[in-house]
Amino acid sequence: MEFEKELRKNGLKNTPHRTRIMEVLESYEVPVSAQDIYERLKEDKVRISLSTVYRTLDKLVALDFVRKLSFTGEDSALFESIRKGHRHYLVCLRCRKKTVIDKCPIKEYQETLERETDFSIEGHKLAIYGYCPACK
Amino acid sequence: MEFEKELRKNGLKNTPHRTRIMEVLESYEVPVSAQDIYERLKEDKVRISLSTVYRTLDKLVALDFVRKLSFTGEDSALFESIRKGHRHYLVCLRCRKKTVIDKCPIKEYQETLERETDFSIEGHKLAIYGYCPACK
DNA sequence: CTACATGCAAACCGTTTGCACCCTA
DNA sequence: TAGGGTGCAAACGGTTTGCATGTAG
Repeated sequence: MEFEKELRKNGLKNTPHRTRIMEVLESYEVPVSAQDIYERLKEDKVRISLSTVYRTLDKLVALDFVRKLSFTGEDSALFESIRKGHRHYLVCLRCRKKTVIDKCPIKEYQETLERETDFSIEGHKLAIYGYCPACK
Repeated sequence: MEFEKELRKNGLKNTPHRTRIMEVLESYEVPVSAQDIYERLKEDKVRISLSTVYRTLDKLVALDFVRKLSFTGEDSALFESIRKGHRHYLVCLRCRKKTVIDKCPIKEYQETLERETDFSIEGHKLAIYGYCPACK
């Protein structure tokens, strides 16, 4: 398994907690907070502490299994599995609901920018804000 | 003066502190933190507290004189004057230096999205990350 | 059996808030 | 002179960390 192998390669251990956290991340269609993951695991009767969730997320982000996001108006960081692919969100400023934007409007521009600026570009963060049909 | 008038219209007072904070924001070419503003004012021998800086920034953001930004890897929020115009930044992941991107690659897409989704779109946040010529 | 992983509680740190006093309009 | 503004210190809340113990390899 890719996940297990990647952990080993970095001197990390493949513990039940790590697998569970990855599973929770993949079970959600939208980004979730460390707290969300913690509560979800509690419901599933998993004995875990919030700090383990944070420590695990740090590692999953470093290994590039997970992406860390932050949104205006959201008080905590949110996380999602990289396996969801490259995505951006349209966020309702009132109800906070997030809608996936499948097309990335930056991709080409980013390549142009790399040619024009001498930077080596690694990526970008984009979120679009507005009011959803129900809230506007 | 536009600034003074806008404050009054919202039942706010035009104090020396508020003017100073606006001036500091306009004197920087890149976004700055509340702490940066506080320290800059201290250097200028202004007697002010950090909480006043935060409270003022909140109000300036609400009145749309100031934009609040957050960047990956930056531990605190950054602020810039709206008068700088609509901009995005190319951020070096190593030295943290920010380079202004004058062209907005989202504008047209945002209009398309508004037509396609039934959302009323208010704006967007974009930052591009990479390594600058000196750091890469 | 050794190094990494974890739980717990405390520390951290950017930001917010309560309150008494100050100052603008 | 009334109501917003400010300084100070304490509170807040998400996140991190120290330490003793547990467990994967």
